[in-house]
Amino acid sequence: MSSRPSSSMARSRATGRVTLSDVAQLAGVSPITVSRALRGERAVDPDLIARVKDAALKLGYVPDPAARALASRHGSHVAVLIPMLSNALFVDLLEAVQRTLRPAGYQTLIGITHYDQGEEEQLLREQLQHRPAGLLVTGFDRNDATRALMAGSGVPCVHLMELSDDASIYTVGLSQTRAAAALTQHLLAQGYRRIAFAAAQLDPRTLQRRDGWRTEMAAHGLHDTTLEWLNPAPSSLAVGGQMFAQIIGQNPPVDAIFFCNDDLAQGALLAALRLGVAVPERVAIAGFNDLTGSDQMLPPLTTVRTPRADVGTAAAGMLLALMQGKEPERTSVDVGFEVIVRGST
Amino acid sequence: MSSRPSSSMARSRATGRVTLSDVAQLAGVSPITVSRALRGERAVDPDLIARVKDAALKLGYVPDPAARALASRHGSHVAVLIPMLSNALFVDLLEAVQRTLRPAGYQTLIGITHYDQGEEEQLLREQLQHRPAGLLVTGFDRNDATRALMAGSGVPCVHLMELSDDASIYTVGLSQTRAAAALTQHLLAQGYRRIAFAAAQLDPRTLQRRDGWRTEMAAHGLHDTTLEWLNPAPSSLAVGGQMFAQIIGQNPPVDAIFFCNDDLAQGALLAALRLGVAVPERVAIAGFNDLTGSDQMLPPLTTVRTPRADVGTAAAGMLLALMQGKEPERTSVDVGFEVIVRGST
DNA sequence: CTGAAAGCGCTTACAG
DNA sequence: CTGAAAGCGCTTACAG
Repeated sequence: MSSRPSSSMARSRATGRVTLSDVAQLAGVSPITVSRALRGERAVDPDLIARVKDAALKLGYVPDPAARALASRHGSHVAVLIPMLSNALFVDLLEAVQRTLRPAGYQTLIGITHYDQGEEEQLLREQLQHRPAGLLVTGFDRNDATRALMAGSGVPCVHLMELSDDASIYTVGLSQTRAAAALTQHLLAQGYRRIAFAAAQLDPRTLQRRDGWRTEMAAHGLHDTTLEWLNPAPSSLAVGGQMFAQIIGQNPPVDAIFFCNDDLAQGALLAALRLGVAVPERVAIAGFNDLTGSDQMLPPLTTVRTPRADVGTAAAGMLLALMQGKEPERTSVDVGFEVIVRGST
Repeated sequence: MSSRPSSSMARSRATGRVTLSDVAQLAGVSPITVSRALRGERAVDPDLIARVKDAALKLGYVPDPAARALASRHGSHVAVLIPMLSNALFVDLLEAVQRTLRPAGYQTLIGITHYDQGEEEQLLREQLQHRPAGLLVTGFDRNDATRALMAGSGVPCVHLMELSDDASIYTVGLSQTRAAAALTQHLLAQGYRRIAFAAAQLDPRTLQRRDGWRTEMAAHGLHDTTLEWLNPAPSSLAVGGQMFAQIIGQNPPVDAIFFCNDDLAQGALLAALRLGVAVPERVAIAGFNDLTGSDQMLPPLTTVRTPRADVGTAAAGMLLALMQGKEPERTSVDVGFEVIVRGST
């Protein structure tokens, strides 16, 4: 199909692929000019660009990512480090990231850290060997080795899900603390006083939510350490159910429970049905993140909507700018949050 | 840190990276020998292998994937095409795949098709430009262009989730038809007679389940097209709730509903609570896949457990063999299934 | 069992 | 604004 006029016949290792030289020959220019014209680099005559693009189209030329990576010293992919795909939050985030990055010609390489700093370090080490063009990582909490790898690599990086005052760090997210405080305020405004905070996994963002709840409770003179329920197990419906059963037995009784994630709260709601505990009459229940199904529960779950798709889109956009050597307008983008009041409170 | 003794000083484009030549120099052999020793290729003196490995370790040598890809004409990554990450089934599958592939030195490139053949074709086209070492695709249902791309690429490929008699196709999965038939048999054995089948998304595997249900019902003279509820919308708790409300209003009444996926069944269970419909007394409900939360429902959901982690592990293992040029023992691996009887039937 | 040569298909740096 | 030369760091063929 594609005649390869430039290569000799002897000892051919040709792949049958249409190369830059083929395009150059057809367009009557040098390979470098083709390279520059196609990448839209400065300083190429408009007429030549047109001729080159025409030739490329005619031959069906597609650049070889491996050759490009070897010569330019970075690949055409972005490495993304997230804690867990079983948390639907990160699935939504990832979708948005890919939707922005793919049209721009970047592949996405996903690494799952399982909330483990050692695994994160190991994954980053592997990813960096592949010389990604950019990096997306979750939050700021990681070990020094990982931090050093990131800094030493020189790869542009945007952080996900949190906010930072440090202008040397690029990040897109929301204030987990303020969001939790807002939800707590809602509960207080409804008249609840003994509001428990129940969390699993205990990752940094979960603890930030705890802080938001705690500060708000303390401000009203209602904080009490026996209201704090911290379970290091991974978050799930089942764990939420177990925690609910424990908390509901407490004396003096709590009148509301703020779960750090919707899956826990959904499990609690189901446990309440099972145990015959009236929600919100006997105890109000609230969650966080507004995950799938929360609006379907009985009663529907009050929660905080965190716009993770916006996080993905904005972070990918910011990274795109950085990879092009541009400076983004702002280093820290706040996507906000929204308290969603439903029947469970 | 790493002195680069082999490179000249002028016009250096060196990356500071430790290269094959550095290792060769330290070990006192040629670069080719280092390459062969490290990859474990045939015909290298054991003493040399030891010396080379030693030198590589000392220098902290890591092969450059881009250079390797360019020279060998295929990358060190595997492309995986799955329909959707919001279906927890595929999250579990992916985890298992990565757990097998990563230790073997392969990165995983994920493409999400959204159950769309055009998107799948487009994704595969992009993936193939990156010359993956292997390919993992979901099921057999795709357009001719995609099929041609796969065949023409020469990239080893294993199919996921289904079974095939065609010995030229590698696949790991289970019989969706038999699994659905088994669940239907369970319902029949419990005395249910008007058993509805309710499905969303309507992807190939869903329709295979429909066929299994239909055949079983027909064999008992109980099939009736009014029992078939097919909704092309994406599967979700909310859609399950809607479908339940429709089906429960039907006359003559159905006494059981087999939902093609657990999320629909969970939504139905919640809707039943909301509407005050007794499960399983008024109507039994069953799902498929045994997803997270199904055991937490009220009542707990009867379903079919599909061992998707086994699918991921076995498929990745088979692909690993193929990528090494070996022929796997079997071309079609059946991981089986298990009917899980809980309170909802 | 080992190696010198060539080449994979691009881009960087230097000139003009 | 354009190009000839060199090189990115490996592996594939071909010899011995």
